[in-house]
Amino acid sequence: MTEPVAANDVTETTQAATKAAVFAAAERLFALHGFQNVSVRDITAEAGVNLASVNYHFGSKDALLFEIFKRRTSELNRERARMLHEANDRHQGKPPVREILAALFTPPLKWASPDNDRRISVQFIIRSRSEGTAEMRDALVNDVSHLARFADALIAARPDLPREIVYWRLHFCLGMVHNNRFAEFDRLHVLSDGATREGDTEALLKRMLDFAEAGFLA
Amino acid sequence: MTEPVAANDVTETTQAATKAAVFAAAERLFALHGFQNVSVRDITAEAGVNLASVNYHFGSKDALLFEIFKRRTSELNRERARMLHEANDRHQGKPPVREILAALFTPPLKWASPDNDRRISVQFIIRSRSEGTAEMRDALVNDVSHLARFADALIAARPDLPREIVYWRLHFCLGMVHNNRFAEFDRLHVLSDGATREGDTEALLKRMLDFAEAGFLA
DNA sequence: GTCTATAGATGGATAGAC
DNA sequence: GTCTATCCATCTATAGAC
Repeated sequence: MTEPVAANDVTETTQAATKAAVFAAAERLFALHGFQNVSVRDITAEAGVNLASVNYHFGSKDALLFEIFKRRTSELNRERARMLHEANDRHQGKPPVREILAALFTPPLKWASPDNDRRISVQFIIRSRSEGTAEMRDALVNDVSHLARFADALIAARPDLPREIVYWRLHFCLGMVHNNRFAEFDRLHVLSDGATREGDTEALLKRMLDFAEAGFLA
Repeated sequence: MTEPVAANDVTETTQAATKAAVFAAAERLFALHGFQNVSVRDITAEAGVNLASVNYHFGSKDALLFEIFKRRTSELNRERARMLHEANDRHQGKPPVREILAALFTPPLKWASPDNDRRISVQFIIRSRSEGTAEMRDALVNDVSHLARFADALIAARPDLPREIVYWRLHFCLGMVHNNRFAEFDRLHVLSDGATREGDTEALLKRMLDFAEAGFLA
């Protein structure tokens, strides 16, 4: 507060840059190698900053993990909600199943494109479902408000189906999305002897929608 | 070899019991808390055996992990192969899609029933897909022979579809199975406000088959 | 074979100098 | 604020007594 403005700006910029470098390095290493397999030393080495930076800027390793988790999931939820909202606008508040599912599938698929710099964020989010801390698991299990909007839209699109059937099918669709991990793509590539190419995001989205839409209309 | 037979029997029985206790405790703790979150100390304490037992009977913590992984995946693959074989017999070597998928879904679902003592094994297997060691991941990615039989059967059942479409749809079905984790069931339970009950294995199997069969016939 | 004691390595976190 | 040095907890693995 007593420092000159210019000095403050420089300091804050340096701070922000260090914090951002730690954030990016941690997300990348966590996504690639798993939460427990990455140490604070690995992160600070990758980021080219001091060992104490993690504790200074984030408080602890777990707090850093949770901050990445919060930011990425909230960005993903916001983009999905935006697409659902647009689908609502296009169809007088009652979009068909395929457009609801497109709002669910498209954001993580676009992010996971080989040329997208959010590719690593998707892997981080997927990994957090199985390897997250108790705090993260609690947030995942209990914060379902964004999913509730999708469930409500699907129920409105298929009022003839019992509600619990719709919930189960939404669960199946989420399973399709969560299975899009590097290792699973690799396995599919081996199994199909190279016939499946993960890189074509548009084609994969269409295939997922064809499959899930048909499953919903059963 | 120089010991009396009776003494040998007793020794071997004790040994086998200790080894089995370690195996069971490790599988249970790994499945519930994750591989990296369980120490050798946790395992031996849970099993009520000595700390050195893990290294004596299995060589190392990772070797123990891999032995559990090998046994459970091979048991699962065998049961799936048996069901696929029976479906082949019932349909002159060309079973319909639904029966192929039933052979894929039924074993893990039956195991995961609340009253089945293999319930924990399914969670272990699912967890090994994301948290496994490099050795386990390598085995998962490269050992696809059992899956190839399912892929071939599906291709034969839908010769009109391009092969890569069938591979992708098989990938989607596997995603449905791998999403059957405790935390995901809990989340679905919260989302549906109690309308979904995980316990009814037969009903869940039917729901999965309805969804996936429709997706395959799209 | 079983068990105790401990080696040897690594991790998260922090005090204190600058 | 940054960085070094270090504390202290925890882990796997093993040597050696019994």
